[in-house]
Amino acid sequence: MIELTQSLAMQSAPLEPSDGVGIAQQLCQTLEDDIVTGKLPPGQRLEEPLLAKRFGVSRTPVREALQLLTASELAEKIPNKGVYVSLATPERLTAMFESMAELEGMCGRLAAKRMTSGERHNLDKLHHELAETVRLGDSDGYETLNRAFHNTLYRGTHNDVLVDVTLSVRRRVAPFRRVQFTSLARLASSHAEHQGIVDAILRGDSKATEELLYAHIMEVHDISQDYLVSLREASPANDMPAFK
Amino acid sequence: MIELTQSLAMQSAPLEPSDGVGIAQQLCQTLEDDIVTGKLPPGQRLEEPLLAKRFGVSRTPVREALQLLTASELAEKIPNKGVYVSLATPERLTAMFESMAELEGMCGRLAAKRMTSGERHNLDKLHHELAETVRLGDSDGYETLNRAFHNTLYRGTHNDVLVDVTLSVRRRVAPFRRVQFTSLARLASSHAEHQGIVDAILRGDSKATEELLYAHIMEVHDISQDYLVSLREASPANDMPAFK
DNA sequence: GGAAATTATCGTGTATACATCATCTTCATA
DNA sequence: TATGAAGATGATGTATACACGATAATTTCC
Repeated sequence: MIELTQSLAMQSAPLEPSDGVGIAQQLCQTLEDDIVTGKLPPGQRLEEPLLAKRFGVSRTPVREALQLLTASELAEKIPNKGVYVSLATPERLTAMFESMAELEGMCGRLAAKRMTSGERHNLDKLHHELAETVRLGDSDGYETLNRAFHNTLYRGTHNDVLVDVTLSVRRRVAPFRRVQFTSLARLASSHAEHQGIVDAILRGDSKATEELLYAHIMEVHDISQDYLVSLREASPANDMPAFK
Repeated sequence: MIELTQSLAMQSAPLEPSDGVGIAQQLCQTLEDDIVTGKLPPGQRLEEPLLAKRFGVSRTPVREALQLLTASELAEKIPNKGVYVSLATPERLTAMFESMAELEGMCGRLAAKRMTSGERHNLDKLHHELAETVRLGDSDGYETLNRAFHNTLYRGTHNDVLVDVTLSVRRRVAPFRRVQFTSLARLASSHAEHQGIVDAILRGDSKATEELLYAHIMEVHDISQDYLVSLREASPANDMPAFK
């Protein structure tokens, strides 16, 4: 609880609008990272004055950043009550995972048909690099490469809208999905599942790719569900009035 | 061009924050309606001072509304250059329709398995009400009921996240999809396609439902593509600097 | 007369000030 | 002591003011 308050109140490096992008976008990115990595846990309240002071800016860009977070469903806004990091119900988490599995399967099916030989080679290369992180037990490295692996799959559909939609759902589940990478055993089994997926794509088997990807996502459902329950038991949200 | 300028500059009924919802949300809803109905055509610039004056509010809620529109991809923001109603490229429109078809098919497949008998009955009832609007040539009524028809399908998945995702894509294609309803012949053929879909759902045939819905959406692709081309030929966007 | 540069104008990005609403504290009363 | 109402406190919602950047018009120079 203490470090949470600090993570909100602590002064950070002052953001400058001198970059090619506005302050709000930088703020949004920072907050999103903090949410995904768990520094800002689900249920955490995000107060404008605190954030403004922390980043040394006015409330205006802070409000804009919070609205961006709310639009991507990473945060939830309650009128006249403030913004909170989204805390899913178990039912909603299940719905998110099913959606994610369906979308990944869909992307895989299309990608298996449409990827260029260069793209397929790239995917295979990432798969081998992932093997190395598993051998080293480098969960951070695995997470990064795993994201690249799946992104390559999405882009293999050659459909930007589908990529956008899939990524938007992926971002929403990210805070709960992330815990799987803390288990080295899960890293290994995840990579084993990737093997089948890569094989299916390389031989252009769209049906197998779809089914394997669906199962691959659903594998993570149970472990994330447990994590969510533990989160909800001891969460700032418990002190909240009428927060879901 | 004149009426476009008017639609932006004309004074409207002053919005009040007295409602249960904020001004920004009302503004966003109004602008969204104007975009979907074509009053604000793709490519149209949305200037904050003009909108603020038109609705008798300050720039703050206007900015918030524009950001909401941007988040739902109905508008596009170019830093230091303003916000414009989204004008898709033909390639992007194709991508949107493929995504929409995939999502509708997915929803239909799940709904065919999961809908309660009450929900199935509701869908059938809407289908019969749609028949009446076709008989009367009531394209506005058809559009309204058609939306309800598809919404019922989405909700039949019993997955709120999937419903959200599908609706978000649906909103994005709405401005281009709408033209089909101006043709009475299309109304009739659309309704005929619905017949097959309803039949498939009533007998719980998930595979047939998926395929029919995919085809149902793709039917509209060509006619919307033509509309988009005509839009891009004579559009305010042509006067724009570096607008896609 | 045409092209480049300078200035003028206007919109966006940010900051600050004011209004409104929710919550917590406090004190009076049953 | 418990309860409830009134005030205090602080956050959100909105409006206004200023700074920066982009575009357009005008002027100046070739």
